[in-house]
Amino acid sequence: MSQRRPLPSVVQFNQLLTSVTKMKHFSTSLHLFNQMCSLGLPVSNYTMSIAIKCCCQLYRTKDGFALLGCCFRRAIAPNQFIYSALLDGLVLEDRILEVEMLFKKLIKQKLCEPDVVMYNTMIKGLCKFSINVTALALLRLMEQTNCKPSIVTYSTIIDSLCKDKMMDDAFKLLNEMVYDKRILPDVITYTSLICGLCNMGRWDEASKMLKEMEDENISPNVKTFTALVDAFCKEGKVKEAEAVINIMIERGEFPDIVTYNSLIDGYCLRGEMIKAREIFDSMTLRGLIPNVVTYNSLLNGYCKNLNIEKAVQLFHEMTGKGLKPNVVTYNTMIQGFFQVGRCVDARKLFDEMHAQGQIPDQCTYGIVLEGLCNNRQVEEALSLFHLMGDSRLTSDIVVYTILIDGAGKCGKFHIARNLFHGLSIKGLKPVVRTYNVMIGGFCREGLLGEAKSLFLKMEESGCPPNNITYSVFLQGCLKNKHYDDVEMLLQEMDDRGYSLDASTLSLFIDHIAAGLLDRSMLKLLGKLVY
DNA sequence: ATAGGGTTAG
Repeated sequence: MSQRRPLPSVVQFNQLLTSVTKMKHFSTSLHLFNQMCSLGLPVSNYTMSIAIKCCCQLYRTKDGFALLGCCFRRAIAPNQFIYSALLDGLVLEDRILEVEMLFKKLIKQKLCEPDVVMYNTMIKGLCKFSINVTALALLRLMEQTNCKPSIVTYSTIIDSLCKDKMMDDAFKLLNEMVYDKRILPDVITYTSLICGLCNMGRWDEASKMLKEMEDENISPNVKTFTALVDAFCKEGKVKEAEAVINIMIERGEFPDIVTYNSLIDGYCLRGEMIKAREIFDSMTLRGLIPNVVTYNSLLNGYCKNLNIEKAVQLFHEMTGKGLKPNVVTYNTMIQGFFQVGRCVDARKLFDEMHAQGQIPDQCTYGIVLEGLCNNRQVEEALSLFHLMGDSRLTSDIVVYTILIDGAGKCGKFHIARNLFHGLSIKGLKPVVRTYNVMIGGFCREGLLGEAKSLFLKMEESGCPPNNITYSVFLQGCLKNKHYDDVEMLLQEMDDRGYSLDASTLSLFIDHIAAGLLDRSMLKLLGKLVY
């Protein structure tokens, strides 16, 4: 094209870029764009928006902004297409603050009148961070302008509400969409709702939705079916999941890699590793190549079932096939090694992940710290924690809680205590698990008074005790023969609708059998066991 | 004549 004379029009070049981009060959498309620029071929705002989109989709939003600079130099006025692509890139990279800043700037400086797609992109970004309130506020803002919300706008927010288990709000918005705006739900809207209902175990309503959608002549697609498969698998109902897969095949929709990954995960969860491996092998026969998620599921299955040798073998199989382990892969394997006490191997893999350019995340550090503590290497854990310095990783309450727990369990309760008291200086608020760990620690040390005052503090700190808190505290009371509060605690549990776990119950039985507790306690205990 | 947005997985 570049050598033809006369030169093809800019439109024809754009058409080329469009088709390459639609095939998601973003880097090829960018390469072509760069050639066009260096050959001095014509470039329009269409060309620029495609090039910027490609940068952004490649997680190179920075380059996208550099191209925005090119627009100004070439006197190409950036429009909604260009700014939406940039906003989308920022969303993709989780740069939510910059998303909001750019959007506000566009409006304030009147650089670009937002259109429906730009609003939808903003709403998607907010929803990605569960900022549903602001997403809804943008929807209301749209209504006040002449930019009508579309099915995409509603579906994005409905999906987010479903993911956050706010089904009532999701249905409220659905009703508003249908009855006020006369927009009918499509397969995507239904899929989100069905997914939300399934994840909450509201199977009856989910199947009602499924029926309703069929009545409206909207056929469920692969994603709809996969949502069902996934929900069944997460509840361990693999037979039901397989039934769904059979139905979908009968209907001419074929399970994809995501569907199979869910099923494999389901079998792994049940510890049925042979079956999981069978599904894995059968995927290949169907022409589906297992990806890193597939391998991670199986690796997790082998590790959780303490078959580390199989996991190691599979890990090598995976790399041998040219698949690059990611952070989740390493996290899974490291945890697997720690669980069987192979700390040296865990450490080796932790170093290897750095070498392979996989940046450890909060999960990694949590796993490593927990692994070290559980293997009685609390000193190691502490020095690693200090080595981590002041980063996002050390300002994570989950990581802190693990370390507090580990220190306490390794007989370093004074350290646990110091860490706990240092939380507020770090600006961190304890979560229920943190309190549970500390109460457990106080009880272990025989400091029942302190355990009790912390227990009482939970409610006023806006962090009410859960059933685990009660179990931990009750076990502490029993083991320390501190019976004064026991009856009151059991009564409170009953009031809150909590139940007693097996180990706490058996401890009670022991104490009653030994004559340490009165048999009259049995009646109350009976109410707490289902 | 040409460009952008929403549903599923570890």
